[in-house]
This record gives sequence, C-alpha cells and structure tokens, in this order.
Amino acid sequence: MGRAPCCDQTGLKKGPWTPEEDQKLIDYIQKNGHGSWRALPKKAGLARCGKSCRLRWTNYLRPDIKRGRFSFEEEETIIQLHRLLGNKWSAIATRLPGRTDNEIKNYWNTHIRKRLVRMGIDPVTHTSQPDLSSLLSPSNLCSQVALLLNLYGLLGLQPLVKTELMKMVTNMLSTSQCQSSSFVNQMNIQEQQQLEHYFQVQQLQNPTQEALTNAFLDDHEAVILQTGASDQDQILQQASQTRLWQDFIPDLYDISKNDDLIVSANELDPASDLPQLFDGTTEMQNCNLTSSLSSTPASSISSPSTNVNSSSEDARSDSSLCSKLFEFQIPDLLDLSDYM
DNA sequence: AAAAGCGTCAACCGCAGTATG
DNA sequence: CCATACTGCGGTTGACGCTTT
Repeated sequence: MGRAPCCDQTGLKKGPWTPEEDQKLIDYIQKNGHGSWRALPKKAGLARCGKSCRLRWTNYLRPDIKRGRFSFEEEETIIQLHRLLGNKWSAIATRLPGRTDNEIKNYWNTHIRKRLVRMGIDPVTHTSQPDLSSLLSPSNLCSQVALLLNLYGLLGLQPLVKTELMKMVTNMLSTSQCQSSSFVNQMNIQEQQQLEHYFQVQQLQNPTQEALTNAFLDDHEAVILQTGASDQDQILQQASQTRLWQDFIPDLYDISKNDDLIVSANELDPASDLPQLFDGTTEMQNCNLTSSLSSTPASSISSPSTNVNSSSEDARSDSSLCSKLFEFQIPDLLDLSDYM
C-alpha cells in the first residue's frame, strides 16, 4: 500500500503563511521543540501539514537564519563548494551558517548561474570554453604538470608518474606544434624566453621532442615539487579540473588489454576516509593497485629521477603502467560529499 | 496608465533514505 | 524481511513586485 502525500488531507491549508500562523508555530516550537513534525500542527493549532510546518520553520522562522544579500565571500564559497559538490544544496548550506539550502539554491539559480554563463563558464562543470592556445602554452603545461605531480605525490605514486608526464608533455608539445612559427608567435615574451631557455640549457640545435620534454621537466622539477604539496585541499580542488587532460590527449587514456591494472572506486575501502588515503600508501595497499605496482621494476619505484632519462625500453613499459594509473579519475574515486 | 515581460523567492511536490514495529 | 511512517532533499511552480514598452 502506498503512502498518501501528507498534504492531500482535506481541510489543510496550503500557500503563503499568515503572520498569525507564523506566530503559532514559533510559540509552539519555542515552548516544546518541534518533536514530531507530523504531530506538531494539531498540537500547535495549525491547519497545515507537518511538512509545510517544517519547511516554514527551517527556511524562514528559525532564529539563526541570516537574511539579506549574500556577501562576496559567501558567493565565492558557494561557487567553490558547488564546483566540488554539485547541486548538493544541503551540504553547501552546512558550510554557510545562517543560510538555508533553499536560499542558496534560489540564489544560485537566479544570480550566480547567470553570472557564470555570462562569463563563458559552464555552471555545471565550472569549466571555461577551452582556449587551445592558452591551454597548450608552456606556462599552463607547467601548472598542470605541477598539479598532477603534487596529486600523485600525495597518493604516494610520484615515482611512477614522471615517465608518464614526460610522455604527456611530449604529446602536448607535438599536438600544439610548438616548433611551428605560428605557435611561437602566439607566445608571450616570457613564454618565448622559457622555450629558448630549454634549447640553450640542453645546447640543442635541433631538439627532438623527447629532448625538449626532458628539458622542460628538468627545468621545472624543483618548482613543481615545491608547489603546494602541503595544501591537500587546494590540490584536490584543482584536481577536479584535470579531466581536460583526457579531453585533449585522448590517446593517452586508451584502455589497453590489461584491465586488471585499472583501479576503480569500487575497489577502495569505502570506510576509509580522505585524510587516511592521502596520508600515504597504506590505504592503497588494500586495493588491486598494489598488485599492479608489484610487477613494476623496483628501480622505477626507488628512484624518481632515473625514469626521466632511463632507456626508452624501460620508459615505454613504465609509461604503459602509468597510463593505467591515470585512468582513475579523482572526482569518481573520491566521493567528496562524504567528507564535507 | 496599462499591459507585458522578467526576476525573485517562498512554498510545494515527489522521491529516496532511514527508522520503527 | 516487510510494510509503513517519518524526514530530508532537490527540482519545480506560481504569486508577487519591479521594470520596460
């Protein structure tokens, strides 16, 4: 037998609340607490359903409700949280004292969403319309590489990542046809100087893509490894945007035959929490990833620097494995809503 | 001045998850 | 284990007020 909607009962009022009704509800809850919402209307002398009373109280009459315009800080908080959580209005509301989920939802739909659209930002994905020239610029490459290195460093996977990054940067540089005059012409002065610097450091007259990539990574390694590794929240936030790697380098993410190398969210212990996962490798040992890693040559794990200049044979096999590592995507792997 | 269009937001609806007997 | 009750959530609606034509 199905359950009838509570407001289908005859004689119950719907629509806007009158000041008298509000006062009755406030008086009753202040004296007795709300208790069972179902039973409340009768006890409080209201011709409303319990659901309507609860909504009126939580969204309007509650004493700790903050009314008035949203501040700039609140607005920024909403945008950041929405990027992480999506339309989880109640979760967002818990981070904004005095604001209700309904109020935040309304504000999003009437103000923020439109503003983002005007700015060319997709309000669902929070990504801009991709601008390939800036996306493939050396400075953007550097920041993206830094992000990924930090992220995988937190996961304890950094030693395995470098070769994959080398392959990725090579791919991007060739994709962007960086050696063509048109691409160079689009660079700003600083970027052109950077590129020239790679050539000079390596004393290369006619650099290969691999040599160029090595120079790029070597040049930025110190900076990359220093940037923000302690700020896990920031890295996680940024990581939610890393899908662009897949969008523009699809071949890098081709699934090859060894499906057992792929780590899925299901294989992780759902009871584990975020800090534990990022504290080190202990949680990772509980999933199939460990068995995948155990087949990796020990040298590639013990020495981060060896992979960059290792032989192409080793690099290829490591790249193959590392490609698998990139297949688990942070937003799917980590259900952030559980931690917010 | 009146009608139309638009923006805002309180309130409703239906569904899903959880509690209880 | 199942049926029912209750609660909370997110999507949607519609009344209202303001602006534009």
